[in-house]
Amino acid sequence: MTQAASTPSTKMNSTHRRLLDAAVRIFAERGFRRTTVRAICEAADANVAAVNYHFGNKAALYDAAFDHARLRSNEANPFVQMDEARNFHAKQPPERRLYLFIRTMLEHQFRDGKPTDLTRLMTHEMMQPTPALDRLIEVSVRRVHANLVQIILDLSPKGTTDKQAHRYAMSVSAQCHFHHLALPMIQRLEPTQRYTPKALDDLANHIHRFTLAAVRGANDPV
Amino acid sequence: MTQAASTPSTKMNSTHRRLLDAAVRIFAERGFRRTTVRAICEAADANVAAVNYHFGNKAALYDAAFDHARLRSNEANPFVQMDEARNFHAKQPPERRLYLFIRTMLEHQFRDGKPTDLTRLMTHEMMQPTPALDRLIEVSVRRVHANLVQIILDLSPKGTTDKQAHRYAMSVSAQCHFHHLALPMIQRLEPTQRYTPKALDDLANHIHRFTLAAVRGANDPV
DNA sequence: CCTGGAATAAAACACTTGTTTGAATTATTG
DNA sequence: CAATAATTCAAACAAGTGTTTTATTCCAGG
Repeated sequence: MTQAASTPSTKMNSTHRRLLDAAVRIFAERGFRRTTVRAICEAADANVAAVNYHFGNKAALYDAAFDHARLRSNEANPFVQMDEARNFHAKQPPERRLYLFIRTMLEHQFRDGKPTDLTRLMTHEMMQPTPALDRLIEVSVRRVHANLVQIILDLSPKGTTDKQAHRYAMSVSAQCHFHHLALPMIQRLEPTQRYTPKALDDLANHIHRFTLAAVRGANDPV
Repeated sequence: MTQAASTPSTKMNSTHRRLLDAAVRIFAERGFRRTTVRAICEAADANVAAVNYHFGNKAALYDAAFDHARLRSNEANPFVQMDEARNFHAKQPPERRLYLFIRTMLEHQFRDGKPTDLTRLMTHEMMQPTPALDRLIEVSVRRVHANLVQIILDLSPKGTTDKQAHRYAMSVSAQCHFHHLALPMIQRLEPTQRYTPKALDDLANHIHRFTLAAVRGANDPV
C-alpha cells in the first residue's frame, strides 16, 4: 500500500527523503512540466515506480516537494521567517526594521550567488500557478507583506493611508524580487552582476536608501 | 518544399499567418513546453503537418512567433519603441522624460487589463530562456535600459556615476516589471487590483514620484 | 527459521506529442 | 488546357512519459 502522505518527517523512509530532495532540486531547476519522474528517480537512485508508491503521482510529489522546500528553508534559517523577525525586532526604529526586512528578504532569495530552490519553485509558480502558490501565500507571503506595510506606516507621516502604504510596499517588494524574477535578463544586461553576500549587502543598502528617501519625500496625494 | 523562413510579410500564405497568430497567443498563454503543435493547429484551423511544412518544426515556429509578436507590438504602438520615444522627447526636462518612460513601459506591458502576448512570452523566457531572449535583449532591452540610465543621469546631481545610475535604473525597471512578473502573487494578495488605463495612470504617477524623491534624496555613497 | 507485509525492481501499458509520409487537392504558369 | 509546383490532409511513426502490474527482495515479529 502507499505510504501516508503526511508521514512525520522522523519516520520517513530513506528513498522517500531522497526522492523529496531530488524532486525539490529538479523541480526548482526545470519547473513541473519539464521535469520527468524518471529524472527525479534517477537522481534519487530509485526505481521509476517509487514516485507512485511513495507519493501517489507526480503532482502529489510536486506538492510534497514544495512543502519540503519551505520547511527546510525555514529550518535552515529560522530568522528568515518574517513574522518572527518582526517580533524579534519590534523594538527597533522603523528605519532599521526596513533595512532588516530588505536584507532578510534578499538573503532568503539568494544563496551561494544564485536563487534558492524555494525561490526558483516560487518563480515557476509565477508562470504556471498551482495550488502550491495559494498555500505559500496564505502561509507566508501575506504576513510578510503585512509586516512590510506596517513598517512603511511606522515611518510615514501621519495620515498615510493603507492604500498608500500598500503602494510603497509594492515598490519595495518589486526591488527585492526583481533580481531573481528577471535574473536571465539582468545577467545578459549586466554580465558582471553577482549576488555574493557582499553584493547583496550593497544591494540591500541601495534599496534601503532608495526607499527611505522616497517615503520621506513626497507623499502620493492619491 | 518548405517555405523559406524569412519570407517577407507581404506574401505570407494565409495559413502561415493564421499559424503565427495562434502560436503567439498560445505560446504566450502556456509557454513553449506546455503548448502542443496540435493545439496551435486546431486554433489556426490547420492540419497538424502545417507547422512543419511552413516553419520546419515547433522550435522554429516559436522563434517566428516571438519575432512576429515583437513586430506586431511595434506596429500597433510605434511610440512604444523606446529609442524613438527618446528622440521624440529629447527636448523635455528629465522629470517629464522619466514619467513618459514609466508610463510607456506600463502601457506596453498591459493591454485591456492584462499582460500583452509579447510580455507573457518574455516572462516565460525569464523562466526558461531560449535564444529568443538574447535576440530581444540585443534588439530592444539594451537600448531601453540605456535610455533610462541617461534619464537618471540627467536628473541626478553632478558626479553621479554610471554604476549608481544603473542601480537607480534597476529600481525603476523593477517597479515597472514587477506587476506582470509577479501577477499571480499580486492578484492573490490584493484581489481588487486592476490594470485599467486609469489604474496604470495612478501606478505610473506613484512610481514616478517614488523614484523622483529617491533620486533627488540621498545619493548612494558607493 | 518462518511468515506477512513493506519496499523495490523490471517490464509493460496507455497515452501524448513532435514529426514524417505519401497521396490528394489547389494554385500557378507556360 | 495541361503540367508543374505549392499546399493540404489523413494516417502513421517513433520517442517520451506518467502510471500500473507483477514478481521479487527485504526485514521485523512470531
